[in-house]
Amino acid sequence: MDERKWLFDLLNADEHQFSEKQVNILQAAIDMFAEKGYAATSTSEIAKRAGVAEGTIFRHYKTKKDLLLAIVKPTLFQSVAPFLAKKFVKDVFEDEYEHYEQFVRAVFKNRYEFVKTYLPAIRVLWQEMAFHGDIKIQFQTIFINHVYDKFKQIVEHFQQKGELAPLPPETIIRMTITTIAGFLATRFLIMPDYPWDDEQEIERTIQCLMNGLKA
Amino acid sequence: MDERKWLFDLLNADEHQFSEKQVNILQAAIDMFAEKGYAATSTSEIAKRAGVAEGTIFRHYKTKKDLLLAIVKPTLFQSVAPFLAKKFVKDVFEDEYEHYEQFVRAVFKNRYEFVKTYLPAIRVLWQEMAFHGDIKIQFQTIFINHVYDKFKQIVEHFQQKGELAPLPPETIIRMTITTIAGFLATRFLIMPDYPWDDEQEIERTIQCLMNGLKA
DNA sequence: AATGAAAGTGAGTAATCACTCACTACACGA
DNA sequence: TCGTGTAGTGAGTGATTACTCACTTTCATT
Repeated sequence: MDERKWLFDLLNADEHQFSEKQVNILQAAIDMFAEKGYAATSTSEIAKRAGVAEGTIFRHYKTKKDLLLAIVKPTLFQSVAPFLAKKFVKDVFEDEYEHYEQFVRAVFKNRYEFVKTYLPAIRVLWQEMAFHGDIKIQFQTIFINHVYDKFKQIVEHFQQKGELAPLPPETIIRMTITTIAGFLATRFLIMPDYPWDDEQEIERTIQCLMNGLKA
Repeated sequence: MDERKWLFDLLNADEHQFSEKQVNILQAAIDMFAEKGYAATSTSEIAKRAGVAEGTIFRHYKTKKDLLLAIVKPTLFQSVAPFLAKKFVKDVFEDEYEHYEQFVRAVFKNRYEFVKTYLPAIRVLWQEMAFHGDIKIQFQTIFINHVYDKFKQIVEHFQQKGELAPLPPETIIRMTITTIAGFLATRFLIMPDYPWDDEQEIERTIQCLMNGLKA
């Protein structure tokens, strides 16, 4: 059961106690939702894979959708975790990062490890966001309240230092995020079997981005 | 029925004749698959929305999956349509495009119009590719056979002209595609309600990309 | 008008769906 | 040792599923 430490991290397992069977259910649900999708996965299949009676699922989760949300919500928060940390912006302004490039590199490597570790849960989040309006709204709310404002401050900080082009901050934020997310999506979703040299490709990607954004 | 011309274009309706009821079925299926997903949409719902008996669907499509493929396959080909055109690479080599930037701008605007026009069908393709291995393999096959090789020739052409950085062509291709796809995904999927100035934002995006890739 | 093929129909079917409920197993404090 | 609460069970339920089939309608060709 050691390989499941990541699940406890993801679920913030300190606050809520999970029995072993409950962990089995969540693990099975994540794997099957990621493979076949939420709608195409039946609760009886989840129960079978988890080694549990079907009724046990509904003891812990009122509905199948509840089970989905128990997976999606913590994944959503972990997706933007760096920006939720209080000291994050302070680090930038107190010259923890001297250049935007260092900041981008830190975020990039951090999110690379995150995607690598939690890939199945992230698949579920992104796939089901397309079908469930409530999940999409939650994502947009979190992004606007916790990511966008802080990101904007950081970008404007480096623009004032004359490091970044005088583009609208929205454009710089979008270019930065789609460049990082584009690599991660290509690397882990679209072409996971390609013989990647991750270190080098990340470095090349950052160089392209910085050349594109510099003043 | 005039607004449906795009459906005929998408389906290559010259080769196969479609009755009106059959077009209704495809239209309803595209819309509902895009909204709720393939697995969460029942054939009885499709029939109701199309104003058709449920049996009529199965007269034309042996299974529900067949109906999905009838939507997905032509969309897949249209997605990479520019690269399927024979004269496409020739245009580049015969100085139809003097600079890589002009080539990128042409592809960008072309795909922008494509996504804008066929958005629901494209949603279906991308959403269901995650769940159906056969669709994903078809996509990868088409990309490798018809897009990658031509794209690589074009990139190497402009590298020899000293216009593009001496990066691996794979990296330049990936950066170009994820930059374009990243904008289109943000524009049409993630934040369709944001007050976009498309012309200007496309131009900014191209400038960032070109600065990032230039020698 | 007769014919035949294709298009369209809708009641019917077995399987599967999410979910319920009466029940058992077991831990723990009194 | 008893009572109580929580975790777990699995047969059962009505609704819904993809799909079938015997049938009717439409329509071009003779």
